[in-house]
Amino acid sequence: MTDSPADDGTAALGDLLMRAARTLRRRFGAVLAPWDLSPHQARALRVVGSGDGVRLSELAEALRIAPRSATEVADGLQERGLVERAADPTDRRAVVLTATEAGRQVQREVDDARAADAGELFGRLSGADRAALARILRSLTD
Amino acid sequence: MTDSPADDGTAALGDLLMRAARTLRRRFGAVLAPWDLSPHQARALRVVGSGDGVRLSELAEALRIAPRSATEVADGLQERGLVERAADPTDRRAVVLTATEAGRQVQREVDDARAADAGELFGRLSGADRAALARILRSLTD
DNA sequence: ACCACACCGTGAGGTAACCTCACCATCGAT
DNA sequence: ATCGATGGTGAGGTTACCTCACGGTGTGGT
Repeated sequence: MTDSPADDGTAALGDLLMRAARTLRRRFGAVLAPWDLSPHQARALRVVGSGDGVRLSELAEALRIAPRSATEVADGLQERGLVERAADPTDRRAVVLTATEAGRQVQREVDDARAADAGELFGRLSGADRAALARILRSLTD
Repeated sequence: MTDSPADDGTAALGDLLMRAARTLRRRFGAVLAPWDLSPHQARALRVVGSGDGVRLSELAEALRIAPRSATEVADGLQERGLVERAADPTDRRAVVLTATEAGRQVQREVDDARAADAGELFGRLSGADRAALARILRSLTD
């Protein structure tokens, strides 16, 4: 079992990390179901709600998708009345997105639900383990 | 910073975990590029290569996709000559997948490349941290 | 002042990876 | 022998991306 020169259990660590992330993603998706939002839409709403007056190109960059795709995400959010498009006063080419009151409300609710779910999932860890996990994960992504 | 009743850093932990998983997934995808395999195909090849004579329904379950979708994954692998379909001798309805010699070869190479990449990523952790990470992640997914 | 050029968002059209539904062959229990 | 359940797949749809092309707008060089 231990014949490869680099076999120190790191490959299994990758599997474990992926598995944990999948668990988290599935739970997050379930948490989002009552609002009929996709994870991506929730993330976009969060970006729009935190920054004030977010350009489509900025949204694309934050979501790591092509600018053209950001248009579609914005469309979906706008159809639900969660964000609004407005002309950028400083650049007539650009469009800025702002969260509507409903959008801010939904974002707050989703944030709370997500925090509650994360609390439930990570609550089974000891405080020391939570701290260790945070430190280790941070060092992995610099 | 600490105003919500459940604010023990668990929400941030979720973000960190997702972020680390995304890093890992991106690296994994890059590692797979030389073979022109999608992560899903690599996973399927692994399943077929480890078990011997894997039914499509078993593959679907292992990959957590619908049976119909397993057919397509198998098609892709078969087109590349990495797996073969054969009739199940014990059930004439069923089709079993077996890895070809080329498939086993590719699987070995991919496994090695992935292990090397995981070693590089997780190698920056101390042995104690690796052990702690493994233990904590395991306790998260039962 | 002009103009070439870069950049913004979006219409058009394409792709990959899923899905459900319907179908036929086969199995297993009655 | 029959009949409901199961295994794989054809047909067709959805979603979430992508690239390419285009019109409107800012900007730096001459």
